[in-house]
Amino acid sequence: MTKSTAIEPAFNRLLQFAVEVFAECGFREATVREICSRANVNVASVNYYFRSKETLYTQALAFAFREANRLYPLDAIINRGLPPEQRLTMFIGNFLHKLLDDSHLGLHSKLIAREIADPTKALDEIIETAIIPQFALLAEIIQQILGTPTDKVIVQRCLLCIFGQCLVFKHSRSIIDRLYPELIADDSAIQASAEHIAQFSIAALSRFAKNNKRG
Amino acid sequence: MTKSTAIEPAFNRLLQFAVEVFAECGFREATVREICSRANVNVASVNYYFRSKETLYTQALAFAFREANRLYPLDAIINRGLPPEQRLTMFIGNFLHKLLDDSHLGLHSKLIAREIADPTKALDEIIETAIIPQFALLAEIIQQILGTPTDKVIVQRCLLCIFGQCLVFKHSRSIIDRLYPELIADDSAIQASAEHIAQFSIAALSRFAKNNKRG
DNA sequence: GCTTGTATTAAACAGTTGTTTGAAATTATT
DNA sequence: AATAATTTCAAACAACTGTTTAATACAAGC
Repeated sequence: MTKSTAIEPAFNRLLQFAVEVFAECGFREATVREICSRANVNVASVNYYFRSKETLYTQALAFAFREANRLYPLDAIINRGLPPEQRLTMFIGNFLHKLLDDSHLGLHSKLIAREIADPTKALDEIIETAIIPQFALLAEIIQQILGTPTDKVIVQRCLLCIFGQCLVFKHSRSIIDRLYPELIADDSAIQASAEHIAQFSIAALSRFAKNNKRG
Repeated sequence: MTKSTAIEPAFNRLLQFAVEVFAECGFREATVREICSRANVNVASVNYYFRSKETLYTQALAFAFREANRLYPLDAIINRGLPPEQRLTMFIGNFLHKLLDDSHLGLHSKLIAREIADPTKALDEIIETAIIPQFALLAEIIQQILGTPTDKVIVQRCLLCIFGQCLVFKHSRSIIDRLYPELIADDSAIQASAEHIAQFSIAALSRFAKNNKRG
């Protein structure tokens, strides 16, 4: 044991700090040397354990998703026994906390948001394994609120509306920090923002539901 | 005249292709050599005309905003004579077309979206000169729909909801392209998406307006 | 026609990048 | 204890980066 920090093996430490640095800097601007420096391992370790910077990135991304689902599981929301409005509120709260939890997941979700905004080859697998299931769950809830089977395109547009209202807190974080910092000041503020999005969306959806019955 | 493409002077060509390359690659991944190659000028020209890569980026960003406002002016929406619902619909349509117009502005808005998602030093000036005025206009329209003077925080949250519903089409373009390409297939599809966001938002806002009167 | 100031060029610079190397250290196996 | 396999290391590599240089080409002014 040559390193004082070597409680975790080098492989795991690399993965962990890769998430950190890739999230802060993006794939290209992140340097192998910076990751290794923080992980307290030699520069050559990346190529020894991961073959290349690119596969390290891919594995870091997968790791980030695993952590996100571990810390913020969707289990409770999948329960179809609950009223759909409550499930939607829970879904949005879960999503927003996932996005804005700086203490645990901030870096993970930032890494993911980065990949969505500026995709690499790794995106396709992520869409398959992580995004499609989440979208399916949200689509099911929306369909339930809208009532009688609705045009698929309308469900998709509503889904994007809700998705966008949450994601803006991550993607436009720089603007919110400067103009409306009180909206995300602490956990209770985030919770209030989440509830606002839920109320906003439920109000819109139930209006659509009415039109749906009439038409 | 040593260059065949030198209808525009070198300075302007640099600015134009800087927008293109910075939008495609981001600030760091974009190379001065690539910009100069496309602009058909010598590598040294960037430092000759702009002192550094960084000031070229700043100027390219300002140029992108000027072009966006030139091609999609907000003039008609500022008119306070129109009903606020109509103004909101126009605002959203304007914004979404700005974001998704691949033929003219796609690169400009991508550059701007990039700067928001991953800010450099240039962001602060952009917020002052471009974002705050646009937010003020949208806030005014929202306030008008909500009726009797509303809590400022609620207006801000509604503003972010609408902003986010539009911006998701840019930031999550990679996902939409793969999962729901028909939503942005052509101009009429974009228009339909814009109208959906407007209806969704107006439905939510008018529900809030009711609660506002009662409370 | 000469001078002055601007524009353009090829070449080089100094720094950083991901990756490779081959030896040394460590651990596991017999 | 001796051998084999794995892990770690400092050093170097080749490629690429933004920037500078100093020489050249060009136009305008007198």
